[in-house]
Amino acid sequence: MARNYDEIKIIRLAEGLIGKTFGEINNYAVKTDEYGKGTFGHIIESDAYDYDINAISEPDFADAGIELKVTPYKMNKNNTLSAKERLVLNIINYMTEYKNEFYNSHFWYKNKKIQIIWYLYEAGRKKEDLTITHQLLYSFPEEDLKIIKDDWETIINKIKTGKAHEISEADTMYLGACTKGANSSSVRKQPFSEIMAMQRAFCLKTSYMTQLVRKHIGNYKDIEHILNKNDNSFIQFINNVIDKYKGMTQREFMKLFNIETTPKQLNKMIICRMFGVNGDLDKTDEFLKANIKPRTVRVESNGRIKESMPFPYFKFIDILNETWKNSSIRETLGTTKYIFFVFKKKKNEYVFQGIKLWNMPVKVIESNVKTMWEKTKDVISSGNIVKKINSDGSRLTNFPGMRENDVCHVRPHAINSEDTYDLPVKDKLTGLTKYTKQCFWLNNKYLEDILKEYL
DNA sequence: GCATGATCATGC
DNA sequence: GCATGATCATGC
Repeated sequence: MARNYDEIKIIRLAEGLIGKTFGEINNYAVKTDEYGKGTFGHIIESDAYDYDINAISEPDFADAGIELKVTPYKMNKNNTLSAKERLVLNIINYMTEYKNEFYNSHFWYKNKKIQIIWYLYEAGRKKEDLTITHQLLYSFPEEDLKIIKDDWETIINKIKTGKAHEISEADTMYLGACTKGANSSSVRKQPFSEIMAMQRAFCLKTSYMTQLVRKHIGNYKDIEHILNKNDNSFIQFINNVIDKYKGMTQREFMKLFNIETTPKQLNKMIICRMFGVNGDLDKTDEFLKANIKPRTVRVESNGRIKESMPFPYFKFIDILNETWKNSSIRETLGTTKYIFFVFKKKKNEYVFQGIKLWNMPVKVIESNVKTMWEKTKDVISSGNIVKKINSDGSRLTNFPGMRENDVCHVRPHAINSEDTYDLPVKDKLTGLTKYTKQCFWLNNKYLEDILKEYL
């Protein structure tokens, strides 16, 4: 570990790295193929700061109480910036961390101040040619720290209730618990259950890091905030808003919020107004950082939810290029929290009932979702898309349907049937080389199961 | 009534 | 023009 570094010296060194490539920083002749995960950090640690690579549990600069992190960001096609990855922090010691309070936790000891060094990731470029562009000595803003503290407690509670093996990164808002280890056999003991749990580390979610990148590096537009300084917790804030509006009908909302039209997404407009947001609720600072997706759900008067719910759609080619482990749907469901706003029909009017914060349990992702994804990949790669052409011209496909999976299925999601993506393998029955855009859907029955207290 | 195909509407 | 949330339409 590095001694004799004070804050000023650390920042000076960090500033000195800006504009340099990893190749330039590295004094040793490290060959490209030796660059692996974590290697960038190691090069910075060992060369720029001249100290030994360590996996010791003190902060990297123990005297100054500063942890060093090297992390990539990327430019998107639409010219916005995003973090390329979550920022992985210390490994969670299930056997000891639960004994602590937040402010004497190992997490806080190690990460209360982080010297972040950002480099621009560019696909296809040699790793030693990637350039460091920005640095920031980061301490958590007070309003974020409240949420991070809640997140830490959520994770600790799972350990205390013997559920360390059920932790998901989507359980929490900003501070996540991501898997860490070579593979799924990297497991550890937990104190209140015999079941071995996946090794996990605290992390700042990709969504949180993306907002930090946008604020610090660029493209930051004024983003709306919903929390006030005196709000104590995210959940409490949301619950206060919900309590205020529970039981109101659509008509009452329209009057209250001066909504004059009744568009398809009326309920969505209503929930944005509830939070006093002009734009979209999911584009607010807090929702973006926590990767929370608001969704409205209509429950019919008979207690049924008629409609299934779409996820972002996929490109056929992308699915073929993925493995399950690095698939976009696994990543999305593993990191996204949903907040369902339930409207139930009573006497011909939809009445706001309340919300449910939800994320998909890891077990379900690794069973039902995996099965669906595998079948989808199989259908695409074999070119067996169309099963039958109906008399009205519509086409029945072999994509996994609702009948065969209790959780999710694949269905069209497009402007119309002419709205297509390229097929990597042409369809055997029709010879088509492109097909109507499809996406993954949550079954309406599964939604009913999630929201059963509202039916 | 359900499963599946198809489409609408908005915002960036 | 496209991504995305939301909903409609219809045949069995």
